[in-house]
Amino acid sequence: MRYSKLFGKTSKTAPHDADSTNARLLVQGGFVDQLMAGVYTYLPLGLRVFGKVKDIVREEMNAIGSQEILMPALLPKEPWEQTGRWTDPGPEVMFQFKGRGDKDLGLGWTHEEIVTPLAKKFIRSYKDLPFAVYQIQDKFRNEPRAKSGLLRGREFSMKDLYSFHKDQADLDDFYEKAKQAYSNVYRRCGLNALIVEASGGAFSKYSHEYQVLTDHGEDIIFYCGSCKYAQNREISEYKAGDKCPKCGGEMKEGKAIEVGNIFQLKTRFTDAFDVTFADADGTKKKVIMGCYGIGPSRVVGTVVELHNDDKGIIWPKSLAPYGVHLVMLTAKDEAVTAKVRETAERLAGELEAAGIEPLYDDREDARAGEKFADADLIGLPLRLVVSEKSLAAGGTEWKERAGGEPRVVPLKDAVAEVKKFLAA
RNA sequence: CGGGGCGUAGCACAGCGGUAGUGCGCUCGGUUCGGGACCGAGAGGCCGCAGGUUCGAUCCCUGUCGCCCCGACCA
Repeated sequence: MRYSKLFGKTSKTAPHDADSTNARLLVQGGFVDQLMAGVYTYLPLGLRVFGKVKDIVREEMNAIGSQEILMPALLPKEPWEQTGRWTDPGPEVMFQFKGRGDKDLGLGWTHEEIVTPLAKKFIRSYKDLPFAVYQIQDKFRNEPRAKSGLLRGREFSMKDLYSFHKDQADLDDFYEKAKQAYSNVYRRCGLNALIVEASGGAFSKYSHEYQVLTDHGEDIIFYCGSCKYAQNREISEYKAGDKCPKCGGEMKEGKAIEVGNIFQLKTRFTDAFDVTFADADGTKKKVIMGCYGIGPSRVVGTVVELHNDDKGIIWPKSLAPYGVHLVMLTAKDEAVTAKVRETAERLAGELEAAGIEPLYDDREDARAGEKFADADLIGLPLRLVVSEKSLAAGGTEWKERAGGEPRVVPLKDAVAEVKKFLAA
């Protein structure tokens, strides 16, 4: 991608109302644009990051045998009346309005009311179980207060997975698989997420949250410094300094961002919609359910919140919109500039041919400082500079965003080294 | 929904009861060319919106809308 053609621009000044780190850096770097409180447009750079998160989520969800579907966001009132949630929590959470013919409609803030009747249509016998379906879709919630950039929006992306089982043992089995898949997602996104025992809110007595420790978090958890056992303060019977009930280590208190939540719904919704199956002995039994959520948009915000410095974002390789930021620097002498330009273009082409599309800063009118500042702000893992200086030194200047001294890599080795670096 | 802050050029901000300015960005010309350069010439504003006070309001008053923060709430 040529930087000169990239839609969206970086800004030298932070937005005046940039409160949270993630909002400031994502807006300043040209990743997102704010439309209103808690609602953002993804620009090309941001959309690529968002896509990488969703790809990781898909891979892990598919790996545990769940299948992707896509339910509507525009929903009728009836199934919500059946569970009582049209009025409680009702409009407190759900955007509700009227369509033609005075029909009551709402925007989806969760999809149990849709997926459960859907599943019912296809469940006859125990042979149809278990199965799990998920979707990645925007959810709408009438938040009392949207805040912190991508961390709490009114429209936000959610991967919601629903599993259907014939008995508790089967649900428990899948629940453990999902738990592991979730840990994989966060690890791959560069987040160190703790599995935290939590209240299931409206759903069930116990559930697990995935929490990432950071001072910018809005949840408070107690966790063991050694074995990572953790509980949300809302339900915790411990306090800082107590002994860990699992390993005897010391419990600590910390702020954290919740990046996911899994819980067992059991028969709450299959009761409401009377979802049953014929078991092997011919008797009719109730289907039981589990429910698992990850917010890809919140993951993006959390990653930025954790991985940055005073110059900008530092993307993990797995999420960076491009792997390499290739910078071409013009020289005093136009003949030298021509050589630099030609070399940079060739390197860009070679990288692309090797399956590594670079973000190529081809601007002719920008000076070195400006290009470097933009590269730091955008935060790709690797910066390669082709300039009069680098050519004189025998190649391209290699500098990793995460740190370390710059070095010169011969042009003939560059592509192979980049490949190795990005795969590491 | 309670409390607080802020709405002036694309962005960040200053300003003032007499119809608006700075920096960055943008356009044109020239010089520069490895950490956001410099010179010159330009373009760009319903001073959030509505009402009120006043001879006159971007400025004062009231209301309203929007954004941000704290709280309440919350996947």
